[in-house]
Amino acid sequence: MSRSASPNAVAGVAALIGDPARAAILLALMGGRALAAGELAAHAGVTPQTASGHLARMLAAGVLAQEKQGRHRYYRLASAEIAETLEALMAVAARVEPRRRAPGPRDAALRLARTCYDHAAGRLGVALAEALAARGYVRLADGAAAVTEEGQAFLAALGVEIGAGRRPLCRACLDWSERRPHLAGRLGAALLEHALASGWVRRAGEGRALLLTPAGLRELPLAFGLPSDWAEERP
Amino acid sequence: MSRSASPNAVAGVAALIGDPARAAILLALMGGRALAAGELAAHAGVTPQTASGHLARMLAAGVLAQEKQGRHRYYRLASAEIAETLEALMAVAARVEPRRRAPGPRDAALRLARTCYDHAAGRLGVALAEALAARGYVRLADGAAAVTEEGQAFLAALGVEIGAGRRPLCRACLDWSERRPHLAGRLGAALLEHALASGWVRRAGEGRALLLTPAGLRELPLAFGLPSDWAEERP
DNA sequence: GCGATGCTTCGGTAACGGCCGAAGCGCGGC
DNA sequence: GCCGCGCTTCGGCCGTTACCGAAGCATCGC
Repeated sequence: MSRSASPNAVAGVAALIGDPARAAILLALMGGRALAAGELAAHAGVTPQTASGHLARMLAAGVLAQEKQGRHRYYRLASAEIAETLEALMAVAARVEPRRRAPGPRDAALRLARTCYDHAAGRLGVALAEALAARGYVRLADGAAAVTEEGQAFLAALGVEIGAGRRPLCRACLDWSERRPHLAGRLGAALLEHALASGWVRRAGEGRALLLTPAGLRELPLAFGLPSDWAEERP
Repeated sequence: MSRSASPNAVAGVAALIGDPARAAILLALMGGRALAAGELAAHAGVTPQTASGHLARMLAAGVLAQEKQGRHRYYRLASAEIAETLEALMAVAARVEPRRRAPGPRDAALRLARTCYDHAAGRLGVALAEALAARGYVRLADGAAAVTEEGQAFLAALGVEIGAGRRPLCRACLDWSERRPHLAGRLGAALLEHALASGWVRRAGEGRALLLTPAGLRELPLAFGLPSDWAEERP
């Protein structure tokens, strides 16, 4: 009865994710951008009215947020916690399902670089985190607030603008494919935004994949001191 | 169709957690110990035969592991990933449900110290992680393998024996109540085991709560250099 | 051996929830 | 103003599944 973190609440959230159509919607929103109800219906493979019901439920539960714009309604994940939960579920699901050998080009691209809600993940995200830590600009050990003074100066010189807000400045988010941490929080979001603005990476379509541009391949290692083999696959 | 990390697999795992009875079972197993089928049925508030069905499904899905012992069958979480996913879901659920103000003594104890599957969490887990990082024994920035050489020596001198295995040596696991990272992985498990063996903490009943003993209150700060106010609640 | 205990399998019931067709709002365009 | 489009609400159908009672296997104690 006086259970600490009620099983029912956990079950409620999990059940919300536990429907194929809703899971497809949530995964589509992992790209970090808000999508219109109709697009999400197409992603999930259901009719608009069915999707509308799902969206209303997830909105009421606080899992999604809504933005009205003209006759469109755009939905996005309500918080970074939701995105983290989805990544954790993906890690379990990848282990659980035998994962028939089909690591197509799309999968390879995702392992190299992708968005995790609003920050960069994949080998790119991991390499950035490790390079910044190695140079003493970031200390993940401190937990929530972990950019050093040198890091502040470095990022400012680079032109990375970190927004204000309630969210933690810097957090470690465990990677689904790499199983090593990458940078999340406001810093993670700012780094992704800077990389996009600098033309180092581009979003590939509406999914989560990020495309590394020639400029990025050239300038990213210089800017952040990435090792020369950062883009290469590991065992 | 060729979606990267199939929505269906994610939905399948989430749906497994998304039933009140199964969620209760999984949360009961977050204590890290294996429990018998009958105990789990009682925890979930269902009859043994109903629980048996749930357990069989989760076993087949690879979410639970089973150990037969005489006429008892003990179940435990199959992997640390499952535990992480549950913690993430709890974080979301805590945000989502208005959380009526009832932080009873039990809740306070959980925030102070609890097990997270097989390692220590709560303020104790966070304080340990930060103290070890501050003294240069652990560097979370490196990701998976993050105990420094000094740390190896320190832990060996202390008598903490880190087991072998496939699991990462050291990982950061984000805390549900503190929202700061604590140590997981083989190191986290070894630290908890050492604290239990030293009589610094005791398991409270079958739940996840850990009781700090007088010896622990005295010796833990000395052994790990915890700050004097580590046990106090923060805003 | 025998009965008791712990767990599982089987069968039937009941309820929850996803799905779509049709109809109802709200906004934008001509 | 009218029509078209996007999204939502309503009503009914149907599949899935959680649940329990009863029976079937194992294992332990006597």
